[in-house]
Amino acid sequence: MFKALADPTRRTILDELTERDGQTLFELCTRLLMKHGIDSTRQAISQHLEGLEAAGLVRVKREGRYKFHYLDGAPLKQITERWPSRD
Amino acid sequence: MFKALADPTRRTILDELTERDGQTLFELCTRLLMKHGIDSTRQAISQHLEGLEAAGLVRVKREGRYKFHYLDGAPLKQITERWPSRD
DNA sequence: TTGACAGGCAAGTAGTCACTTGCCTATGCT
DNA sequence: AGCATAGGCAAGTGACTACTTGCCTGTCAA
Repeated sequence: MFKALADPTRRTILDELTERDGQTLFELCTRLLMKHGIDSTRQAISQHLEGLEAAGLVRVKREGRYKFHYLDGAPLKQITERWPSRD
Repeated sequence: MFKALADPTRRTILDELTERDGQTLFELCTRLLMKHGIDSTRQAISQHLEGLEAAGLVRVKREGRYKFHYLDGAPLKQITERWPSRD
């Protein structure tokens, strides 16, 4: 999961899903290009989504020929739990 | 900072500093070897500490020929703030 | 059924990263 | 002064990773 967060493009994908959950691959591609200037191939984004899915940060729902991607921020909690700030 | 968290050794260093704050380089080296079986060179650990320091996760205090390393978990908070879980 | 659309598989490549090796600086003890 | 200790600098290497290219599969509408 930490490796998944290491890449700026993947973090931007999470940002996009935060703003608009349940996007498809093509939808993400166009929005990443339009709003964030990320000019990557569809396969690149697809591979990033695979990584995010493997990290448990993105959940997927198939419907016909569409595949919707949903953000799951739950795994992020273990970060602040692992290294609690002594205030 | 996310890249700093991507490496298992660096995360273990943070664990070590969580358990015992203010360790020196050599102290960290021996404890990483003893308790976690991390058999890396001093330079490797030193470079990891540089990365953690650059990420703002570790603060440093020099005293004579010793250099003490302190954990700073504050930057971690922006993670859960950036992608809040909609419960 | 044919073509357009959404997505997947797999190999190759360039760049990055972790780690080592070798040498150097600085502080403290005797 | 002399030596051991604590740490730093820098170049080289092997592995990993992000990205591309090319082709293939599955779904829906006309």
